[in-house]
Amino acid sequence: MSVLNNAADVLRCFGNDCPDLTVSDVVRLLGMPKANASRLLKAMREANMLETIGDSHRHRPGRLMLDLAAAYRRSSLLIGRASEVVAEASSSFGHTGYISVRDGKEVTAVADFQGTNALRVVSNIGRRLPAHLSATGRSLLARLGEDEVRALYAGHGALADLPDQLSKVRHQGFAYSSQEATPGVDAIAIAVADPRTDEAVSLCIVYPHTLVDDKGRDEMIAALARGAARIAEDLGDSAFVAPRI
Amino acid sequence: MSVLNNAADVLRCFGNDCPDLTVSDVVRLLGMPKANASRLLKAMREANMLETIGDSHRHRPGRLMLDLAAAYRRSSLLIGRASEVVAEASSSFGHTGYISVRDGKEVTAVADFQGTNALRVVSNIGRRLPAHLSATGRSLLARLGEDEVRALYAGHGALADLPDQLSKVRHQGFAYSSQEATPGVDAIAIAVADPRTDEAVSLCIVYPHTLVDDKGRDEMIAALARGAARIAEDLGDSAFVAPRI
DNA sequence: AGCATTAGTTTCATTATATGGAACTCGAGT
DNA sequence: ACTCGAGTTCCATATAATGAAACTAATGCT
Repeated sequence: MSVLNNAADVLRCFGNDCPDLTVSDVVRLLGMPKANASRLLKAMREANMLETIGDSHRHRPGRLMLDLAAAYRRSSLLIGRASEVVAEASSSFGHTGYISVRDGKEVTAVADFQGTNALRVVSNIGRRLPAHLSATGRSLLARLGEDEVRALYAGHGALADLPDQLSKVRHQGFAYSSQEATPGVDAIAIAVADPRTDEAVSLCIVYPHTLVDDKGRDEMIAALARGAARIAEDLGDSAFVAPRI
Repeated sequence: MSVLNNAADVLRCFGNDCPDLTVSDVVRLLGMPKANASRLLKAMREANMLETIGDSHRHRPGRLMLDLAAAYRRSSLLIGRASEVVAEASSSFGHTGYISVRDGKEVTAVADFQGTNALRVVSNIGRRLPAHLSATGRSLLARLGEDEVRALYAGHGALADLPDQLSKVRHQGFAYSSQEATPGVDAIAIAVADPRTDEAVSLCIVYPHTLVDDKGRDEMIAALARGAARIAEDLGDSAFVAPRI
C-alpha cells in the first residue's frame, strides 16, 4: 500500500513550520517524480484529506482531518479524565494547561486549555517537543524503567544527566522545568497512566516565570497531584507516585 | 487510488459516535471484504494514520492525525485572527467560544476556547452541526446569496423560514439562537471572510441561557463585532456588515 | 474440558492501479 | 513572442490491491 505511505509522508510534511504544500514542495521534500506528486495530491484532495487554499495551488489538511483529533480524545477515558483536571487547574490558576502523550523521543499535546491571565503562555498544540528537554516529556519518560530509557536513547549523545533527572522525577512524583524550552516560561508536569490500555499522559501547567513564586508553584503541583492521584486510583495505575512537595 | 479512498472512508467512520474501530466494524460499516479491511487497517497503522488502543484490536486515529488540525489552523491567517478575538471575548466574559467553518450544509468547529465560569457550555470541537439549525451556521449561510442558499438546500423540505432567518441575520450583522441546538444554551455568532482565500469563519460565543440577560448579550455581540470589524477591514472583507444592536 | 462461534490474518492467482519518463498546458515575467 | 517554472496528462510497464477460501486466535456455551 505504497500510496498510503506516500499520503502519510505528505501529511507528515505539515509538521511545525510548514502550514501549506504545493506539488513542487512535495517533489522537493519527498523526492518523488512530479507526475506522481501531482496525482497524489489530487487523489488526496478528492478524498478530503487535503484541500486547496482559496483557488491557489497550495494545499492544507482537509476537513476530514479536523475531526480526527477530537475522535482521538474521545477514544480515551484517560485523556478525558486528565482534561477535566487540567481544565479545572488552568481556569483556577489562570495559566495555560496541556495534556500530552509521548511518541518515542517526542511529546505532542493532545489537548490544551488557554490560561486567562493577561500574561500567559500561548498554547501551541500540535507542536512536537523533544521528550528529554521538557518537563512534560520527562514526566512521561520517568515512567519507563532505566533500561528502557537507555535503550530509547542509545547512541544519543549529551544525555549524561537524563537518568539523574528522571530519578529525581520518580522520587518527587512530578517534573519541573524553569525557562528550559522557552525563555521566561516554567512548567510543571505529572504523568498518569491507564494500565488497561497502556497509555500514559502528562498533565502539565505552563506559566510565566516572573508571575509565580515557589509557594504558588507548590499550590499548582498540589492541585494537579490531587487530580492525578484520583485518576490513578480510579484506573488502577499502581506505578503512580503521589507527588511530595 | 482506491486505497486512499478506502482509507479516507475509514477515517470518516470516526465522526461523532464512534471513537474506535475494529476490523469487523469496518467490514460492517463499509461493506468491504474482511481480508481487505484487515490489510487496510494494518497498512494505516504502519503509516501512523491509525493506532491500536492498548494491545486490543480497536483502532483510533494515529498520532500523525493529531498535528493536522493544528496545521489547518496555522495555514489560515483568518482563523488566527478570529481566534484572538474569540479567545479574548471568551476569557473576558467567561463563556465558551468557537471558531467554525462551513462545509456544505454542515458546520465544524476548528478551534475552541473553554469558558471559565462555573456554569459553562462544554466545548464539543469536531462535532458537525447542521448549518441551518445553529447560529454559527446561519451566520455563515447569510454570507451566501439567496439563490446560492436555495441551490444548496434544493430538495430539502421544512426550510420555509430559512430565507427569512438569513435576511434577518444579514440585516442585523449577527446570528442569534436561544435554546436551539441544546436546551438551556444560547449562542451568538458573527461571520467574517478573507477575500483572498475565499474562506469564511464564524466567531461564536455560547452561554447558559439563564446566566445572561439582553444587556449582557448585547455587550458580547459588541465585543465580537469590534473584533470582527477589525478583521474585515484588515483583510478587505467588503461584504462584512457591521452588527447593529 | 470440549466444541462451536466469531474475529482477524494469511495465501494465492487475478485484476486493477500506481509508477516515471516525456510530452503537453498554462501563466508570469522579460 | 519567448522562456521559465509549475502543474497536469499520456502511455507502457511494473507493482500493488483485490476477494475467495483456508487458516489461526480468541471467546462463549453446555
